[in-house]
Amino acid sequence: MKKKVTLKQIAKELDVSISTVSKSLRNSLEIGEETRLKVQAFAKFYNYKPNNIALSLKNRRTKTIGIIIPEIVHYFFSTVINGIEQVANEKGYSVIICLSDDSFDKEVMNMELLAHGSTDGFIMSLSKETQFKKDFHHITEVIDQGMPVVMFDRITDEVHCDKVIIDDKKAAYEAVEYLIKLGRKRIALVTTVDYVSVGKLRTDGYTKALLDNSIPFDEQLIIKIEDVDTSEITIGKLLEDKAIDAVFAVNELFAVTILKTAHKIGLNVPKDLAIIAFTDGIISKYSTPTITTVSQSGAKMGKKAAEMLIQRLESEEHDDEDEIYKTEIIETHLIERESTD
Amino acid sequence: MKKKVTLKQIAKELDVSISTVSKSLRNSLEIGEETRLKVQAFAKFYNYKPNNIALSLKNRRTKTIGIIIPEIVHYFFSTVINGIEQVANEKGYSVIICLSDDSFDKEVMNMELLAHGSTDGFIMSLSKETQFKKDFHHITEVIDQGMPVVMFDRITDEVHCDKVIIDDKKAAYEAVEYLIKLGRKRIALVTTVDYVSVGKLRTDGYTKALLDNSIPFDEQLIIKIEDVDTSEITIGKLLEDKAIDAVFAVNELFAVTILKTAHKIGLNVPKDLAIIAFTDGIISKYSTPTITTVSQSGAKMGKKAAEMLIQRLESEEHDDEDEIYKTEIIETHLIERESTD
DNA sequence: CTGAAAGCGCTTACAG
DNA sequence: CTGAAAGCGCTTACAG
Repeated sequence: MKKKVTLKQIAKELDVSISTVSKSLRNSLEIGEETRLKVQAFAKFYNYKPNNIALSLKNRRTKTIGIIIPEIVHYFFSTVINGIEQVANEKGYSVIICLSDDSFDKEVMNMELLAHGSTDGFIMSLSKETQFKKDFHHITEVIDQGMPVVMFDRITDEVHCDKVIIDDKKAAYEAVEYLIKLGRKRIALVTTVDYVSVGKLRTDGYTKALLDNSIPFDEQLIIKIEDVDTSEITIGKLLEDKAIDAVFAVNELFAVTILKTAHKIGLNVPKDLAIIAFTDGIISKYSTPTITTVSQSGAKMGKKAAEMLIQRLESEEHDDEDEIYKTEIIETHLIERESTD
Repeated sequence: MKKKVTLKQIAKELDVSISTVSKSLRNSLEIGEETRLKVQAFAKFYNYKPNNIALSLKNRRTKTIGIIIPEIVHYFFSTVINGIEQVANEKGYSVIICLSDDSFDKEVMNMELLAHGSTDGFIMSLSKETQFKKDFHHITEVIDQGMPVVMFDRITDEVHCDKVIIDDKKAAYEAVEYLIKLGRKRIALVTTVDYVSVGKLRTDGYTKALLDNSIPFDEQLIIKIEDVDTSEITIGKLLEDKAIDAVFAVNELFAVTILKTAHKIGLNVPKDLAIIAFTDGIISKYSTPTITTVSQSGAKMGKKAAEMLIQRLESEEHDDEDEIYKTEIIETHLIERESTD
């Protein structure tokens, strides 16, 4: 077991001072060429690499980004992480990931843990419980301490920081309008509980699309699902009793559940029932029939969020305190597949 | 902007020494009760939390686990991370995640980056390229330096460390035997290129099951896929020309592609063609028909790996140098769904 | 051209 | 009961 070598050891071995070693390795011209090369050769031989922790302490920056998301086993969030990781890596940052499991307490705990030295800033998407409680003290606190935060997807207006979202309302509007253009009249909405910010916005888009096209709005056609696994009955009732000819589902898990239920009942998709899902994921692409979706590029959101965060991180160095926060809107578009004709 | 408060500041404010503050906060009995309570109250008021980085440097342990995996947008790997994160959290560890993108160079770079102070140990699954090159110097180096490594799923015999796997050969054997019991005679295998360790083992299991049941082995029934997206033609040929009645696919993406191709050709699944996939993921559960799979619990693997790593981390503290590495085998079982009758 | 000193934020063995 | 000192591994302004 050969432990990692430190500056101190090199200095001792070569009988020079630690400062000299440090400077030589940083190629300082202060140091004579002979010494410099000698030190560099030695360091290379022993595969010296500076200790990140020591550097972090010294520089007061860790070059790591904290990511706090509700779930990782979720295609959308994985792609976001992918996007973040990609630009972070390019710019020499690492990412440290914490999951809130949609729990407020876990979100707070994780945030506090990371805020104390572990990361330079945060990229996060709010947990359901946080959105429900509307308690954001942990986030404002971190911002107050001078750490930048970028929120994406599940955000709140109550915190001032950079944000990356899609235009949920508009995207939902377009999806529903697309169904209307196909001649569908009785369009149901299958969505989440209301306090999830994006759920709310998508509902607004749905409603507006109906109104603008003078399709009667029927509250009974909106169903809110708390847990997919127990939703089959509710969905079954919707399909059987309400004589609907299209569904707009707020995520693809809902959509595929509707698809399978329709199948059982004997409805043909898309003939009897057209389906559009929000969030283009792996399920929609591989289900039978494949499902038309609103693409919501997680990778793009992640990249954008990382860029915004790093930009703020690096500009802060110049003590550039502009408190003008931006909200970036990522374009969505419809991916037409077999579940609509 | 109120910066985080440090021991030094508290000391100054309260006109005591830094040592006294530190000891008070750690509830040392060395310090008089009055001082102790005063310091604690003050610290609480200013929401003092020790700086993780400083602690890491001092203690020479970071309490974080480095995870290096090929891909995050992959149900199996997400569930593994979930499992790791869960036990890590319980035991007070954070996780820092790096993706290799199945590239050798990225794997090496990430490992070196993290090895220099950022983590106490690693949990990893090898990139394809690493398995192909059989170059593991970056891993042995880290181990030589005294950092424990736990490998899972895509492992190698050439590195001595703790490992968590499933019995790929046995699981494949059982899956194929299940098909045979159903009366299937011409069973194809759709697998990955050979250097992926698990692919090789699953092929072995497939072959053995055939032999043991005196089913003629036909090399033409094995196809190796490099890239799913361009595999439809190869799969189409297999289905049309080879008169097969069952397929064992080495992952669910292959399986669902087969399923869709069969559909197009007009084959009924499971009547004309039975399908079993390795790795139980979200696609198998939601496809139509649903796909029978070999469960390979990523969550369990992750949990186990984290337990093993942390156990080694904590026992090292007692300088307990037992070089007896273990390989844990996680049980698999068949989840019967609609793609087999 | 080289090195001693201070400092990042903490802990702890040792004096007093 | 309290504090000065050393040290974790580094960098850098300052002496010489």
